[in-house]
Amino acid sequence: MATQNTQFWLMKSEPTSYSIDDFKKDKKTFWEGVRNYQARNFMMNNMNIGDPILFYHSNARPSGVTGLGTISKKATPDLTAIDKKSKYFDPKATKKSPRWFAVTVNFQKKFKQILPLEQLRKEKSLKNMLLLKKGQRLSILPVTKKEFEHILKLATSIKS
DNA sequence: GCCAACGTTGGC
DNA sequence: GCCAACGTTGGC
Repeated sequence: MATQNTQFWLMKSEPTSYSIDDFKKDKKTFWEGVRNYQARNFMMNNMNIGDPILFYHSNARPSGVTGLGTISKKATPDLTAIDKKSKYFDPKATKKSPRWFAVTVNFQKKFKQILPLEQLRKEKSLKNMLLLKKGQRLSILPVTKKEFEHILKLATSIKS
């Protein structure tokens, strides 16, 4: 995946484990628990402070974009990987070689209404969006500036 | 709950 | 390094 200049992102979270309301309440969150190398590499190598993110609810009713955040801290070791009591424990991770890393994300905004996946699929200008690609399961995805701006426009045009 | 589409693991 | 088996993701 070409990621050289990517500056916009979409980050998925299942609302039953961490929702936009949790995010709003916490004001910022350490994006722990990612156990996929592609997603980890985005966080380690490509995410920079200030990058905007779309907060996305997956496995939800409905699934969709629910708000915005920004990267506030570059990736640091995800210590849940070496915590035996954590559900994210990974026996192959060690203190010296933590294996998993995560960024910190600041809360910015909760949309008045979720922007459902179904609506995103209807948008012609989003038809190439990675999120909408068949079989795409990555929990962290780069988003183009155009896609990001289009989604913002859709979200703000929803009447409350 | 189903299941397609992935990613990871481990035997060889 | 191959690849079958298994586990996970995530929409529906």
